[in-house]
Amino acid sequence: MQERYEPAVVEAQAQAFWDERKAFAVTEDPNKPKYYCLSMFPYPSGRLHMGHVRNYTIGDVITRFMRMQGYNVLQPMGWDAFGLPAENAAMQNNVPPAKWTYDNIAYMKSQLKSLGFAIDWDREVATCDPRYYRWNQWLFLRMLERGIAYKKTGVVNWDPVDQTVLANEQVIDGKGWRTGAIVEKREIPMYYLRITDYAQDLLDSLDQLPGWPERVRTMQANWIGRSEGVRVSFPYELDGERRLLNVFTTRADTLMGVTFCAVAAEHPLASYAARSNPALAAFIEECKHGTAMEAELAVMEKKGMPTDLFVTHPITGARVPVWVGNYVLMTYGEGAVMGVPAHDERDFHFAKKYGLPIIQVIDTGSGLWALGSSQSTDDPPLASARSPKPSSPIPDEWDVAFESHGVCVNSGKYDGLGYREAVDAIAADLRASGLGDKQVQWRLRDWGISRQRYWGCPIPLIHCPKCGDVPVPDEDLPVALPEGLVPDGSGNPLAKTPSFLDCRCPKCGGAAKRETDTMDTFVDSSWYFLRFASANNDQAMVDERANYWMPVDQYIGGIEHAILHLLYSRFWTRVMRDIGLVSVKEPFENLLTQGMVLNDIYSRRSPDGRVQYFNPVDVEVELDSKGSRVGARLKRDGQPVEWEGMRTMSKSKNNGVDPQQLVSEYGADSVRLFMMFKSPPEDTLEWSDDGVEGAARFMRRLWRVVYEHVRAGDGSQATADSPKAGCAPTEACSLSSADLTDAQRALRRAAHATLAKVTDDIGRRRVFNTAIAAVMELMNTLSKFEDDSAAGRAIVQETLELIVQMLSPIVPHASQALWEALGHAGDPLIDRPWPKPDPAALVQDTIEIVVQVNGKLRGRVNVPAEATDDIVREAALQDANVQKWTEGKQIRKVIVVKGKLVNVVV
RNA sequence: GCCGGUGUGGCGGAACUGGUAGACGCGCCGGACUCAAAAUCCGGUUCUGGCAACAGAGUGUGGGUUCGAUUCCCUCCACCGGCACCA
Repeated sequence: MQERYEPAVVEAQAQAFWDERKAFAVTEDPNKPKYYCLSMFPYPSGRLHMGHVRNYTIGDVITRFMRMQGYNVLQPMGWDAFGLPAENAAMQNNVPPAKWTYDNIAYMKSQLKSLGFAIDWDREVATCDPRYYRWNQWLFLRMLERGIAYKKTGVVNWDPVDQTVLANEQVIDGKGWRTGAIVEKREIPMYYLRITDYAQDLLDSLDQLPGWPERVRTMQANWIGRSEGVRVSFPYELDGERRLLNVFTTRADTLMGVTFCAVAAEHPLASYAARSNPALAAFIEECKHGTAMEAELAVMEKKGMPTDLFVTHPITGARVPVWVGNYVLMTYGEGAVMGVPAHDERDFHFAKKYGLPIIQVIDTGSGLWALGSSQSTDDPPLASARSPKPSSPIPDEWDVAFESHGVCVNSGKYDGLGYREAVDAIAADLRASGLGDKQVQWRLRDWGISRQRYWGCPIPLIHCPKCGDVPVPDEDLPVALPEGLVPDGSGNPLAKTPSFLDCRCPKCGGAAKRETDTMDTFVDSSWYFLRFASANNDQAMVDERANYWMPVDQYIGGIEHAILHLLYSRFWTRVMRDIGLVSVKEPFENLLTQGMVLNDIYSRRSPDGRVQYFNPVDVEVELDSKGSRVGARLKRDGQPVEWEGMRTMSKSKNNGVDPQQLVSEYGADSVRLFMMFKSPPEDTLEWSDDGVEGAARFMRRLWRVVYEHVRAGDGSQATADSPKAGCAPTEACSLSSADLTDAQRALRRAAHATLAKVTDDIGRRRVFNTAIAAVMELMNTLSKFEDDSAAGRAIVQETLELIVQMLSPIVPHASQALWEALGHAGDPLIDRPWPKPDPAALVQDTIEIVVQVNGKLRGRVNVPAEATDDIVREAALQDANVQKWTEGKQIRKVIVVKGKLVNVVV
């Protein structure tokens, strides 16, 4: 054994050792319980960042732990390889996206290997590989056949200078990122997937995912956004024909308070009214400009304009004016709302601004301004009566709408009804007259998958002038993406490539054009976990092996994918199940969302207002005598820099840390140990160079302790007639407790208690920081143990073997080396079963009991482990310090908590 | 605005089921080794008072339940995340 710990050598050896054995290649074995551990696959951006390292280390720890638990564990890896960054890089460097992508994959793969992850590389997939994306195309055609995929026009961001569609992130302040031109909304035909057909099931099934974080389930539920209400139809006449204006409302109880209706700018009624009204047409144009992003709409001022159209109130028959309002969304509900200014804040502002009448139809409770507490309702109050100023109940003097539920007033036959009864009664009346009914409304919209981009999976359709849109026949799949093109930023290069574009119609054989749109990259990532389980099958998208491995037992990835990726995957898996391709509907049994990796941000503001950021490695932090941060200076010039707190590592803030440099400086094991030790996996991780240094220090210390133990004699000899690590309870342990000294027994107990804790922390709680802390504590205990007797050395041997085994999922390379040094040459530690604590070692003869007087700690007593409550009570009361506090006082009560404490109440 | 989460030493964090608050690590202070430094090792490190034994205070704020609360309940405050003219 080497005296010095040299991670580079140790890690190369361990990796070669595993490679030789193809240690991580797995096959479907019906005799073993399976475990599918999956980390979200990376986008091949160039190099790994710390978030990747953290993500994949967590997955690797679980993978290796479960393997030692006896599971047949699959941990695959692949590449989410299509996407916009490749096109941008291509433009910058004049290299085709394919080359850039494949080069990045090669480099990042070497990085993953250097970190020692237990990955089955035989199953590697890249989504830009035609052998992968042909199945996107194949399943898309199946969806088309079933009506799950369909075509309709959709709104996109259009750059009028480059004549190209922009992604949302390419629109900055409403302008194109390259041209600076004002971006327009434009309607073009696109393909959609009917995810809304699955909305109810996607929502309901969230309850059946107890292994998902509450947070993610809530986010998904909000995103799906189910809302129950009533569809109300307002009849009107147009060109002598009776028509209906439909609106959706959750407050049908306020229907009698309607004083106007408002429609979205894109609503057909708005377009109709604009034909004879140039001012209105101009207003509608104005509303259509700006981005398609909702976040920016949210801050716009409420504006509107009247049409000269009127509709009829479905119950009172009153004439109701129709307005166009910029606050009405065409994409939600019916694209139109009924305006009840008295009881809706937006309607209220709108009515105030344009002088529309306000009619109160809900009692505010006391007749005065109802604040949170005073409504009489059959439902919890909704909100927003915030004005503290009680004033007259006359709506004219309101300064905010009364939105809480309450009793109907001023509503004819509905007077006196509460929220629920009023909604029921009004819905029933509407149903009877054919002017409405109860309806469930979803926030979730169908998934538009068309992207007007080059570097993606081609949508397999052919546009024939005679036959229309014709699906590409299965036997012609894949529709291969030409890989040599370099986009120039103006439109999709596929549209300028005749060899791709021009084709024959599969139906009539005439000249036709291929669809040039490609699929959203979320399509690629919606089923890759199934492909890993059926890798290399040229004949089918998935096969029976998918049913062996699925569902994924543990999925690990960033919280940023809490909504879209996870929702799309759940949807896609359901579609595949409905088509009969797989048997599961929920793809991910347990989900772990790892926290972000943060680092300090240092900056300087120059007089002209420009901000310069400095990497933390170039900054010297100044501390006071207690170690508190008091300032920071740039090492180069000794001048102060500003500390801006900690944020996720990014290029723009210049606070990134390169994992590769750390691996070459400290070794993969130290980096892995630090990342697992610093914070629990779900929390953010604050980077610290000192912390990595500390992890490396621990590794060197562990190495040295094993080295010194081994050097003092053949370690395995010492165990010849002593307990083996984790000897089964039935197995006779040759060193019976009775023969050991107190110190020897204490160390054995500490070792086995630590094993029990570490097993629970990794296996059940999935917290690695406390597992590592427990092992460090055991190391501290071990350092204080000095005993050269045969029994002493045997126990040290046992303890070291346990430590090495417990750490092996986290620091696998060094663990393998140390395992060999401890007398197991050539024995792969990864194939060792996880040790079990020896119950005999855990037995204690005496235990320490804490004694409190009135809940305050006043002493400790040692009692036999099997002592009765009475004996413990007496021992506690005899304690000198306890007597001091109870002397002259009357003891009212003594509480004894078995094995833990005694509380004396005086 | 709605939904969810989090507040513990100088810092990251621990205390899992109501039972010794601050494990473990970083940093800092002191010591050993060294000509010296690095590395390593030993000791200390919540605050206040005390040489010490020890005592008092202490887990964002204010209250409550309990023999006992970081943990449960209520109030308020701060921060983080998600959603949002969603009708």
